[in-house]
Amino acid sequence: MKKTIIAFSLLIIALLALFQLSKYTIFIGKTSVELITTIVATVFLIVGIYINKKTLHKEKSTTQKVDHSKIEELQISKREYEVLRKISDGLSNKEITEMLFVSESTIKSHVSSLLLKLNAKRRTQAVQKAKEMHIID
Amino acid sequence: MKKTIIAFSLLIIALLALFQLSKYTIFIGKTSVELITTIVATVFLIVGIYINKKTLHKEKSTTQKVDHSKIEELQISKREYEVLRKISDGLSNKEITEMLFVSESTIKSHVSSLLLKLNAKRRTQAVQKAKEMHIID
DNA sequence: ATTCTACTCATACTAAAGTACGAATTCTAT
DNA sequence: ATAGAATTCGTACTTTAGTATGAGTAGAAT
Repeated sequence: MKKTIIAFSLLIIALLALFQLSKYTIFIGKTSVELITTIVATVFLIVGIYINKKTLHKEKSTTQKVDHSKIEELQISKREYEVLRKISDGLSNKEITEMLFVSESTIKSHVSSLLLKLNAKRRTQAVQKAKEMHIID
Repeated sequence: MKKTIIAFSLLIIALLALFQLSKYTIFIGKTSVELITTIVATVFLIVGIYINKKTLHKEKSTTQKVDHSKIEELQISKREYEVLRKISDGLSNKEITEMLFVSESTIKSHVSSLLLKLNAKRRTQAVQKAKEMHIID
């Protein structure tokens, strides 16, 4: 919001500056009008691109972040969350076992409680729901 | 790609048109220079915003849009792709069965060939890889 | 016409995933 | 210190998932 205001302010200043410039150069020669037009065009083209880039970038970043409050709300523990992320990476229980140095029954416990907390029937559904809730990306 | 070329072409045409306009109005009066500058500025500002919106939307959407060429490259058929999307929604084979009105063995066939084509060991990994390749969103 | 591909289905099997107990240990906060 | 939550593990069991193999059918392409 603030940046767009600054951008527009700079825009108005640039406009006024160009008016002054055009008034000055008009006495020198008629050919310089083309030059002014080119400058004005390129400057405002760049300004236009800049404004749009700033505003769109904000939208982009907010839609990808993890919602930590939702994780707390569902009472998903640290370990469970680790497991959830591994599942989302497409790993099997055995593979997760090797990465977290615990037995398979432990992973199964975590998975089962995750399915309960996420209200899912399968690990694939758990991943889908977790992504929908922005718990994982 | 095509749209940006068209946009730049229109931009050049607009530039030339404004040059002609400036040459004509210069004989009428000196005050019209300000008007021309304003027109040029606003037009190119809008053009700048437009170009950026299109290019950014493409970046944004390419990260979300499906890469059909990749699907062809991997030789994933229509039916297989349907199954892949259902898997990504977290559905079980039985649930997919009910949605596509085929037997479970058919779904299993599709899943198996999908795992081969996506070089995955599990359905969860297939989903992860498919998302990475932008085959699904 | 027939070759090729996609889609379909079945059976039998192995492997993974998930459930349902119960229980020990560690960590944390009061 | 101790209650409570988190983490860990085990066993026995049921349910899905996935593999292997073979085969029938319909549609598109040559």
